[in-house]
Amino acid sequence: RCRFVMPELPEVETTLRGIAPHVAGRSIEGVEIRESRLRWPIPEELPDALRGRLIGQPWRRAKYLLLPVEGAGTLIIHLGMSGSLRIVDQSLPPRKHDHVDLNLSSGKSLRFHDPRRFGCMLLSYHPESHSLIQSLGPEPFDPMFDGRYLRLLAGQRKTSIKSFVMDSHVVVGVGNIYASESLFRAGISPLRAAGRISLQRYERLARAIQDVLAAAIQQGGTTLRDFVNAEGNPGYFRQTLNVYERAGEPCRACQTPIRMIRQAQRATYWCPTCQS
DNA sequence: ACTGGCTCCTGAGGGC
DNA sequence: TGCCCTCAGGAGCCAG
Repeated sequence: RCRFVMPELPEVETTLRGIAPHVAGRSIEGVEIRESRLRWPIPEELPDALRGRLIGQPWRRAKYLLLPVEGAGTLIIHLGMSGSLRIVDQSLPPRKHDHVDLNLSSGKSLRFHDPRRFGCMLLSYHPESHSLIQSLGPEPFDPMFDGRYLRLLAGQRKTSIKSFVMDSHVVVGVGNIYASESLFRAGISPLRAAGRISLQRYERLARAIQDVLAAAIQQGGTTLRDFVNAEGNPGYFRQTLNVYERAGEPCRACQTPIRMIRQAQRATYWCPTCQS
């Protein structure tokens, strides 16, 4: 039942590492926009603004990819839920849903592909204070992200812990897959109210989030070569998942059938024995 | 200050 | 085989 490569944080990080050496220090010779209707329209002035400019070192904030372009600000790219970026030869004909090409001085193109068009491509001179970026919570690997931070922020909130950790104002980069996986690893029921979880359990959860994401990033990292070279294969290697999309299958720890519930219109998978 | 619900979009999958 | 219907999902946004 494999649909798209859903770009969670590890996929975005893998994308960043994959494209960085191909774009940093190159200049943009031209921009081809075949479809500008993304989540927000691609600014019409984007091609003129970028043409002939040098790309700096790309970076990432949450699931946003940020490409500094000398003298033109920073390109803010989000992959939505079906987006991908590839380095391709400029002669490679675009496929359906290949919406944008940044043609590079190397003869390659940075090609943006996004069937669902939930992604975006915007330009900002001050990306850190852009409305999409400035109110984001800490990165999961930021030293300030720990159990005490989560406990403090949770206060008396009644929202479920699943929704809480997926809230990008709380912590960024915990998407649907890794929310379920982290809660399983921490032994916490996804139904529990965020305000009714102990500091000790939050410490477990913070570590679980970091461990799960780090493992996934590491696995993505092992396929970087595939990522760059493959034809349409973004090199997604999902780590061994304990609960996600395993409804009805036995828990790897206790054999209890994994359950699927819906929380805030999103599927949650969990083990009712291991998680409470 | 919170919280839940809506929205964008396409392709997959099921029913017939 | 083909058509129609339903549904998932990231995350910003808004109403209550």
